[in-house]
Amino acid sequence: MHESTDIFSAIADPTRRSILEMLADTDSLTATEIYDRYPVSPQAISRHLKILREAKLVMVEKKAQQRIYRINPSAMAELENWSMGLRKRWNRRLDVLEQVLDEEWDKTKGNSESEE
Amino acid sequence: MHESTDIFSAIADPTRRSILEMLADTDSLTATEIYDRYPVSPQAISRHLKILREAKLVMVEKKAQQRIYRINPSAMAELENWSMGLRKRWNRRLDVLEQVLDEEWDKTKGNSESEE
DNA sequence: CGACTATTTAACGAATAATTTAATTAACCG
DNA sequence: CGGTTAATTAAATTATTCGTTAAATAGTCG
Repeated sequence: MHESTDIFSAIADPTRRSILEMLADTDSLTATEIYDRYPVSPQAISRHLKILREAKLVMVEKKAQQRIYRINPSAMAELENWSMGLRKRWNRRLDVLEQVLDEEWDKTKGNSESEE
Repeated sequence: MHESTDIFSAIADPTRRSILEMLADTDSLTATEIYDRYPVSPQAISRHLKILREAKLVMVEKKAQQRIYRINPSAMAELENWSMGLRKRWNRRLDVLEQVLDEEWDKTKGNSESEE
């Protein structure tokens, strides 16, 4: 049973974010091409790639001994939705507040048609 | 000198995300109101709140001994922008690729006006 | 097959993060 | 002031994460 890392923990690490940014600008990269761009050991990067894979933030294609990595834009969208969702809920909340204030205003005018 | 936690590490923790979600639906909450909703000690939550504060994800207002917490929607936008930016770069990359293919197509037709 | 290439997994130490209990700060109220 | 309430910081502990070196897997090529 493969343990899946959540998307939020995955992007918490700056190296992993950097890999994602790199992949956003490059069609695809093999593991070694990624290794070469970082001062840490290939093994360390391999672990980062595993975490990104588990979070579905990247996808892999096998080609001979090589692993070709590609970003997964739909997973990026998921992250975007979380933050957007919070903002929207916050805004809706403000709308509701506004409505309540409007209703209060109506009541002071003796014009109360509002239902529970 | 106050150390500032980055937004990505801040939202990596599920308890902190939960607090943010709570605050997105509620105008504001005092520290104790937040404490009461979690099984961990108030001190643990207090530390989480500190991290959210440092990441500017929440804002605090003092009222007597109480600290009133509110979400900061503009900080949420920052996160949104990061993921959106990556998606856009990925899409732009696809556009560029398309353009290159178009140019190649032109060349095969002997119509090469493109500069390096 | 045996050597080589690409990449991952394993084992382990060091650094960092989360949680707990204890102590501290700060504002209120009689 | 002295006691109480609200919240934070400090110290200690445990858990998790990150990086390293060493070993393993898997595919290629002569």
